[in-house]
Parts: sequence; structure tokens; C-alpha cells
Amino acid sequence: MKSEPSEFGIDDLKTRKTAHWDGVRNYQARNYMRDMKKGDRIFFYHSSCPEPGIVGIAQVVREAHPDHTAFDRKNDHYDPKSDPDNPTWMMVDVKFVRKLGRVISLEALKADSRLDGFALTRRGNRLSVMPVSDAHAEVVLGLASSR
DNA sequence: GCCAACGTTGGC
DNA sequence: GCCAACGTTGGC
Repeated sequence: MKSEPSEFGIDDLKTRKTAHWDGVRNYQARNYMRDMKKGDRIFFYHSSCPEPGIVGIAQVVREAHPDHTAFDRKNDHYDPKSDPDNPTWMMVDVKFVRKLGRVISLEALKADSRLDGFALTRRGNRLSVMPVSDAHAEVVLGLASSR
């Protein structure tokens, strides 16, 4: 899952312990969130910042439920088309697990051929929520712990 | 700030 | 249903 650290970064999650992953307004990303199960682990990715990359791990603590920020006129992610009786947008709740020992930079992710096919590094990818295969997750965790 | 890539909107 | 115009994302 991607977030801009200037808006909400891994340190914010660490402080808050848990958070609603609200504001997702893309159908494909929403669908991936709907598929998430309690206990699923999440790589936390920092985007639009000096060193884009994977910075930590979070975990699903509550499965998809309506994103109330879509109904709030004053919210940046307000969507007048989302009907409270049949909400368009969903969110999951996540909790902080840990920060990685170091940032696994986008550059490093792209450079590793074992990660070919990883949605995050696919050209033109703009999804803020995407799946990670077990094999790719192992590689990323390996990069995080190797020297 | 630039720009490629993509998603959404709306006229037809 | 097509597609041009527009808006957004996000790396650089």
C-alpha cells in the first residue's frame, strides 16, 4: 500500500498504532482492499518523496468496510456519488507491525530480476493498493535483512 | 516543473 | 460503444 509520507507515513502509523486506510478512490485498488483478510501483512510504501520505496510492514486488523470520508463534504476525498446506503468506497483498518531496517528503494526493487512481474514496479503502475505474491514478498524481506 | 501513463467523463 | 479531453499519479 502506498502513501505519501508528507500526508501519512510509516512513522505516523507507528505513533497511531492503527489507522483507517481511507481515501482510496480507484476501483481496482478498492477491489484489492475488499479481498484483504484480517491478519494479512502489508508492505508500506512511501511515494512522492526523496526516496520512494518500501519502508515497513503493517497488518490488516479490520476487513473492508465503508469509507465514511466519502460522505464528508469537507473531506478532500468527498465523493457526492457515493451513496451512504450503498457505499462506493471501502477502507481497511491496519496496524503498525515494524519498520524495515532500511528503505528498500524503488531503484533497488526495479533492479532485482527476481521481482520481475511485481505490480509495484510495472511500468506505468499507479495503483495505491496492489497484491504481492509470497515469492516476491520473500525477496523483499530478504533485501531488507541482507547487507 | 515536466511529462508519461493511466483512469474518468461526457458528447455523440 | 467510441474516443477526445481532461484530471491524477508519481518518478525524475
